[in-house]
Amino acid sequence: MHESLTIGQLSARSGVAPSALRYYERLGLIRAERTGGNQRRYARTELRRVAFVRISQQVGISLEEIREALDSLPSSRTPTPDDWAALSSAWRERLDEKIRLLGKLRDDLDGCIGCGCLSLQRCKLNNPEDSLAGEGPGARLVLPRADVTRE
Amino acid sequence: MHESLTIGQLSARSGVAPSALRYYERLGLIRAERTGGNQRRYARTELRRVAFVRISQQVGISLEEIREALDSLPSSRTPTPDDWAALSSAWRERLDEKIRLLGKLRDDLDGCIGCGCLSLQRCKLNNPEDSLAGEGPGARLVLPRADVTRE
DNA sequence: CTGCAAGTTGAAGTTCACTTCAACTCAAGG
DNA sequence: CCTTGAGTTGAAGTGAACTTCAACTTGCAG
Repeated sequence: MHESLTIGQLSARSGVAPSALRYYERLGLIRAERTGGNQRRYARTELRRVAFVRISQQVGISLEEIREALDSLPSSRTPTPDDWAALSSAWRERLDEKIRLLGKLRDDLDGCIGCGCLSLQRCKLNNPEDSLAGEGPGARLVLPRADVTRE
Repeated sequence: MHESLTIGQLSARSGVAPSALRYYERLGLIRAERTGGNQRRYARTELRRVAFVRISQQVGISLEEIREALDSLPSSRTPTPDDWAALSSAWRERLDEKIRLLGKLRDDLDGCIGCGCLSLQRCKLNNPEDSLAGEGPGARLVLPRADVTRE
């Protein structure tokens, strides 16, 4: 009971329900060994993967995208700190983008908006990469690219 | 065609599908006047509300929470910059929390993890408010509070 | 070896955030 | 007046992220 964790233990330690952990496994986000009696046993490194999943999720990244990121970790051996660092640099851009978006929203709320201009789309927000027509949850309609900047 | 926008115009300018705009209205996120023929006409300030919704959404905040935030804006008159600033300070804490979470994930990925320790739960991440047992999408099971810090 | 909490599976149910559809009405140009 | 594109509604469908349920098996403490 030191080398590997049962699903209940991983659940307690990560704060993620057992049903969710099984679901994550089906999606390929985490992996587990099996005992002779077919029960899951998790390596302690899976705890880190779960934490990565939950934090990423909380900032609006889908499980599918998280899976893609985690796929960059080696599957044959236990990921080393270097492996995680590599994932990190790929992920960093994504996170920086989110941080930028958040900072912009926050600053514009008591900055740009305070200046009296009419729309969030104007001022600092009117540069091209700020398109709001990006990702969102749910089914999606492909729109002919929004006219976000005019008037 | 200068004072108010049709749903098609608001859709084009915000990058949000008409069906989504109607959905937002049902949830009380945006409001519209009606013409004699029962068509929606949006004040130009609704553009700002839509932008607020989309950005907030993209960083993982639910429409329900966004609605609560928007409810702090006055419904009787057009929101002034001051009204938005008030909303902002309430929202700021939320955004700061998200930004902190993101920064932590990013830094830990090529910092703490690089140091060789075993789990994201340790090092800088082991203080109480960092509980991962927070919000996520989908139905939810109330767990008996995760043991996130030990071992 | 017995009991029982904890684990297993597959199928079905739930919530959120939408979209799609059908059937219909409105608005503006020619 | 007629057409046509844009708008209206309610109901049903979709995909993501889970949970719940039923029926069953494992693993460990006594």
